[in-house]
Amino acid sequence: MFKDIVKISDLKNYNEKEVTIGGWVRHSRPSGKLIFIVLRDGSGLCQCVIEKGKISDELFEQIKRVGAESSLTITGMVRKDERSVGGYELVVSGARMLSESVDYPITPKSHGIDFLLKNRHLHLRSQRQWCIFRIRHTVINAIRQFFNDNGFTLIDSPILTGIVGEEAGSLFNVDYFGMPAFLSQTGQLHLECAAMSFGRVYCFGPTFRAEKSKTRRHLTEFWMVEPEVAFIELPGLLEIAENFVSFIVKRVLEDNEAELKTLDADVESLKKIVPPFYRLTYTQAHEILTSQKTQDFMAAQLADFVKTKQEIEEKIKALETEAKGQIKQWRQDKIAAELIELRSDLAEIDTKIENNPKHAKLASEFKWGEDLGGSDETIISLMHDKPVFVTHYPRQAKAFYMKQDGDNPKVVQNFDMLAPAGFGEIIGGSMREDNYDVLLGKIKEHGYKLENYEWYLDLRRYGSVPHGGFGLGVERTLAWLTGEKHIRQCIAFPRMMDKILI
RNA sequence: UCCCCGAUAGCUCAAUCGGUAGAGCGAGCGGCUGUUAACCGCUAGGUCGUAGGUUCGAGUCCUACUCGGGGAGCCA
Repeated sequence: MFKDIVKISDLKNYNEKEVTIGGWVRHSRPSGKLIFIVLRDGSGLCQCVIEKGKISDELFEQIKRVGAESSLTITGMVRKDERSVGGYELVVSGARMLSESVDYPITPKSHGIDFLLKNRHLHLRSQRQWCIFRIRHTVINAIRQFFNDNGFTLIDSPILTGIVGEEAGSLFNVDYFGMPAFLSQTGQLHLECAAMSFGRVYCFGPTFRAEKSKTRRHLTEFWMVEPEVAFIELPGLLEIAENFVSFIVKRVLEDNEAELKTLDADVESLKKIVPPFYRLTYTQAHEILTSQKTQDFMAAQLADFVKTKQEIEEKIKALETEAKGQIKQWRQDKIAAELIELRSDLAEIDTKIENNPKHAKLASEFKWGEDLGGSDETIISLMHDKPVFVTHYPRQAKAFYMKQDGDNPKVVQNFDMLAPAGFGEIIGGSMREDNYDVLLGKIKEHGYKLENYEWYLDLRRYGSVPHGGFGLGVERTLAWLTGEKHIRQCIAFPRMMDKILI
């Protein structure tokens, strides 16, 4: 019955021909004897123009009052029209209602994050979400393509595991037939085994962290891709990482130009994402953060915020004065709507003004030896127009398996990659300790049970080689690319601290 | 675990010093042959998160609780 249905994205091949499309009503604008319906079918949007007289009066009346998200098939002549979204529209000659939708909860106006999350099953149909998930599809394909084309073998690491990668305490416990087990928070340790067999490997799947973090950068379940490479040193690893990220960005720019535009993403900035990226050592980052330059940077940022705030306040005042005067009702209504927007902007800028001095203080008081904080990463990231590698962190701030630096035993050979524009960390990685005695010492130093790590030490007993790898967070990468503020919008069904809806 | 903010119509938000509960969107009815989150007119829609307190009078002030948002720590 539906075998002749044409996809909206294919309409360009049917200009001046009659076709039938099937989809859901995004919105409709009845205008007397004319109805405009924008239909979405998953491949794109198409405006359908229905004139009274061209279809039965009964159907015309039914379609005239059709609710958002009603499903129907529409038949008509494809016509190129610049005025229409997507460039083509349908001059309707027939239609068939499949299912009428009444009182669809998500309206064309703005909604709060809580409401949208409760309606996640419906929110996925919205334009912004559709664009983000088209881009997610490209990103995931690009990830697989990059590794497959560069000599990597895919090894699926287990989701149920008995071993711990990072420090414990952020693991989901599972009752495994009465035995303790965890949901995997990294595939790294398993991949190290595989790297000694295949040389270059990667794993890609969901990962689980029971961190009690309520921020826009955290999920308890997220997707991470982790390459692991034998016979490599830190500079080589950084090169792979920057080529990898540049490749993803290039593919998204090629395949999702329209989606990026709809999302109002910063395409020009993305075009700058080509190797080489900036490289800073942790010690250099420390110097920058505690320097006068950073204080000046933060002060300039604050001045910007204050100026923006004044502009918003002046606008609000002007509108409020106007609203008190003798003016038409329609103008009153417009002003009310504008005021709501402006007050929301004002609240946002107030938060920024409040946080700025705190972040400046945190940066100035940053002590060598501490881990880089979220706000510190944001500052460094804002100061650069391309991603920044921060390498060689203090040993005490990092995990036991990271390789100690030969020149400076106080630091390890690790790196974080910070995305530009203030988004922060999207990659964390390191060289792994490949010296048996040093690794044994680290395990003891951390007080871990030796018997749990005998297998890991075996990798150093039998033909150890320098090796390393990193993990890239898919949702964080997407949030950066799309300009989406919250990574919860970058996974179909987000799992957050204390909240699983469906 | 800690800090800050919030909860008013289906949704997003107003309500000045404590004094009659408002707007837009959405819904319903009517109008309009080129609309782009259309526009114009009319209608319906409320236990102001919960419990207590202060007061002649509380959406507004105080206390506790519940739920939500953002951030710190930690991280992708």
